[in-house]
Amino acid sequence: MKDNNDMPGHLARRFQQIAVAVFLAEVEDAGFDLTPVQYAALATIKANPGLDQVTLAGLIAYDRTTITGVIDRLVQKGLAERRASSRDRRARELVITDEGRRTLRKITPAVESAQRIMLRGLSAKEGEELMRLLRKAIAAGNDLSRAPLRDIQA
Amino acid sequence: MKDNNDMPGHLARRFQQIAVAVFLAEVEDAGFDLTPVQYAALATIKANPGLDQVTLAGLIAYDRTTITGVIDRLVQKGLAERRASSRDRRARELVITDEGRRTLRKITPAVESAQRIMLRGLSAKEGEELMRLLRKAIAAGNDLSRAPLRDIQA
DNA sequence: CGATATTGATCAGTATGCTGACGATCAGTA
DNA sequence: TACTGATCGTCAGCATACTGATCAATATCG
Repeated sequence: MKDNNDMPGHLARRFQQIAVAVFLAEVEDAGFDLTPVQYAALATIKANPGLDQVTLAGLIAYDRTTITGVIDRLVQKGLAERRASSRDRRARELVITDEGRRTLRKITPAVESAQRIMLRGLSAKEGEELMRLLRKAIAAGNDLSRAPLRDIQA
Repeated sequence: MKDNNDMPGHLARRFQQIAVAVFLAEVEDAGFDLTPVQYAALATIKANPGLDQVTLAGLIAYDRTTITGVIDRLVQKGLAERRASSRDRRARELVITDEGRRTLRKITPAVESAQRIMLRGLSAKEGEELMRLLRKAIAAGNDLSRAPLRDIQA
C-alpha cells in the first residue's frame, strides 16, 4: 500500500491544516478574531468596493453558498456591509466599514508573519519554488472544483 | 496589498480544495461513496488492525474529536467495526470488515488516478519536488496544529 | 493504598465547504 | 411582449475540523 506521504492529496490536507492553525494563532496573538477565509473576503472587498457576492466568490475561489455565511459573520462583526444593488435587485453590493479597514491594517503584520511561519522549514528559495509549483498545479486543476477562481470581466 | 497568489496559505487552501474535488469525482465514477478522510482512516485501520481511535488520529493527523464522526460513518456503511478493548475499557479497537477490505481493493485505482489528476499540470519531476517541499514544510510545522502526526510507539 | 493527574472517547458549539434545491430577478429571443 | 433560460442569493442537509468541556477509566506518585 502506498504511504500517506506519497499522496499529494494527503500532503495538501496536512499543509492546509497547519496553515490554518498558524494563521489563527498569529491573528489571535495580535488580539483579533478572524479566520483565513474571513480575512481573504474582507481584503478582497476592500480592493473591489461594491462587488457582489458571486464576483467575490470567483475572486477567491469560494463556493457561492459558503460566501453567505462568511459575509454574515463579517457583517455581524461590523467589518463589512451588505447593500441592495441599484442595478440588479437580486444582487447585494459589499463594502468594507471603517472598522473593517482599521482591522485589516492592524492585522496585516500577523497575517504576514503567519505566511512566514508556515514555510519556516524551507529556505527562501524553496518557499518560492513551493509556491510556484502550487500555482501551476492549481491553474491546471482550477475547473475541477465547484468553486474555480474567476477574474472580473470588464 | 499582497496578492492572494503570493500567500502560501491561500495556495494551500486552493490546492486542497481541488484535491478533494478530484478525489470525490474519481471515487464516484468508480461507483463508490467515500471521502478522502474516510479512505485514509479505512486504509490505516486495515494496516493496523485493532488500533484505538487516538492512535489512528495520530497516524493520519486528525483531531481526535473529528475521528468520532468519521468512524461513525465507516461503521454505518459496514466498512469498519468498533470493539471494546479488553486491555483498556476506555478504548475502542477498530477493525476493518470484509466489505471494507473489498471496497479498499476496488477503490484503489480511482484513488491513484486522483493523485495523478491533481498533479496533471506538473511534470513528473515537478510533482516529486512539490511533494518533497510539502513534506519538508509539514515536518517543520507538525506541532503547530492541534492534530500533529504521531508515530506508533512500541 | 489513596489522591492526583492523565488519557480515551464523546459532546456541544462554531466555521468552512460541498450538493442540490428554491424563489426572485434579469437577459435574450421568438 | 411573452417565454425561456440563466443568474443571484439563500436554504437544508451533510462532512470535515476546531475549541473546550465532560465522563469513565487508567497511571502515577507520595
